[in-house]
Amino acid sequence: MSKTFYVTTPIYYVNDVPHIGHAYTTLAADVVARYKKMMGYDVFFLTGTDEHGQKVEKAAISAGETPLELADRVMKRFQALWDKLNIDYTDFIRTTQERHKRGVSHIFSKLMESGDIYLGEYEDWYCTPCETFWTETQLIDGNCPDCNRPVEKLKEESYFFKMSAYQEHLLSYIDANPEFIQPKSKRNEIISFVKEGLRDLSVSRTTFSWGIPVPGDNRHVIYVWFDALTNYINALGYPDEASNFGKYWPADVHLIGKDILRFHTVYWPTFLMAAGLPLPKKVFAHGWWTVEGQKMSKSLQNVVEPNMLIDKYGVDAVRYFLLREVPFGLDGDFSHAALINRINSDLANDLGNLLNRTTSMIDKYFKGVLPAPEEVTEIDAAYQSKSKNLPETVASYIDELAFSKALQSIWDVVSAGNKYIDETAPWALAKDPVAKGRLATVMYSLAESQRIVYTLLSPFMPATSEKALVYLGYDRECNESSCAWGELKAGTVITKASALFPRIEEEKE
RNA sequence: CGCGGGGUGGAGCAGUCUGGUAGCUCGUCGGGCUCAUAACCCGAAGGUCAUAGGUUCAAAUCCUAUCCCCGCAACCA
Repeated sequence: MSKTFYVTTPIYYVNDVPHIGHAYTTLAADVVARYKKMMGYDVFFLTGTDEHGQKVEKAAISAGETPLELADRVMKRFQALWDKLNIDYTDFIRTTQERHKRGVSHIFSKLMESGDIYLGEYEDWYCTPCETFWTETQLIDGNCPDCNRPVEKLKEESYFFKMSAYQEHLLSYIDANPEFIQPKSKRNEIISFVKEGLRDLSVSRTTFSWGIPVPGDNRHVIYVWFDALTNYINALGYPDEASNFGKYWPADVHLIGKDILRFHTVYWPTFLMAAGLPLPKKVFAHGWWTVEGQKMSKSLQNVVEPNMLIDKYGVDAVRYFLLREVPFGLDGDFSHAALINRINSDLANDLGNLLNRTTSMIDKYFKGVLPAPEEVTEIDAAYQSKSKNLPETVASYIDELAFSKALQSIWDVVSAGNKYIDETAPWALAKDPVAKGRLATVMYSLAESQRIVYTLLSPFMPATSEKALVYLGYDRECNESSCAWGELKAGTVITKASALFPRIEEEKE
């Protein structure tokens, strides 16, 4: 009966250790999930790991362990990072779990029965030393792009998915649902890609064995993307309609990196169409992070390790930075200087300092007890109405997944608070006994505005918000109604805040 | 002629779809204030909006050409 919301991250490949890119997607999902929860939705937030495939198999062999041992080890690193990043996921799926394998086999069999998956063969260039197939376009001067040795044409038996049959259907779906692929530029990219023509997709492999076997044909394992993508329904209990699958599917949004857009907006929807299942409502592809202006890569050894960042700067500063610095959907650059700058100017100077000024004045002028507001002048009303309008603004930006704009709009109110203090000059009011009522109105407005600010900020910076709300005497769980003006009652005990975000002094280069 | 994104004051970006005083953040400089984490508030300087043409009363915004940077090009998060 209650409104549901289903948000996912990709399942991360265990061949790679967690880096800032993984953290980014997961964080975005966490913020949406927390926000929707606060607004009364029944939220299901899924993340997990992709554990099959040739790369994992190879990496395990060279590390002298089984693929599952490797997966167990790396999977724990992801989970540990999510704990540290304060990620509040509902479920964590691993593609090696029974519930997942059961779902994959089921949908694969179903498509075999309907004729959407058939046995065929394809021809490609094979590099024997590397044991890898390459397409014509991948070859460099006709040689293997990895080892530069000659390749030979080889035929391989494979199961194919009739993706070509769903081309028009997919196009009309994209056309009828402008919100389906976001951001818009990516939508256009996919449309032109699909219009160029979809080929049938090879959905099985025989060159390695670490995967889910094709039902009834153990020589083949199911292609990793067919395997991986279905995690989104398997985690809910597919094919059982009475499970969470019936309750939460279709997903409200799949959050992904732009690199895997095609898998999520072409392959996945056509698989679902073939299976007769509804398509996800939205797929949002965010951009890439460069690091200090350079592409992040293992060979450059500049991969940003999120654990280190959190240790150094604090979890909420990192959460804030990632979502504030770059519009979601565009590429951005990570640098320590930019992060320190955000911490100092936005978090310390603007946000934290405002709380400090406010609580310290209430402490000094009203002995730490929040006074009741009296007559509201024009200047108070202007400040109050900015605060009152904020929840609606933030709501619409979060619906668009425009995190940086949501944060900006919150900061508009923070800045208005700092300006409000300057304009009302409470220190002058405090010297005049007649102005006591005026001072009360100002103090109340400041405290209440910030209570709303921290409420709306809580999905972004849960720990900081909680701390700030305790200082403001609002030690309660936030929900939709806590966004309303006037929730903070006169007589509430306000505690003088200590610095939420100490300034970071510029390290010399 | 492979596809896409981008080139806007010192730095990073918005604005371009739906032409009409070029905006934001940071930095710099000057002033104000003292409640506060030397933080806050106000003001100023600084831009031929990559280049060259064109359409228009009017172009960062539309059209054409050129230059430069960055991704992707099917099984790779």
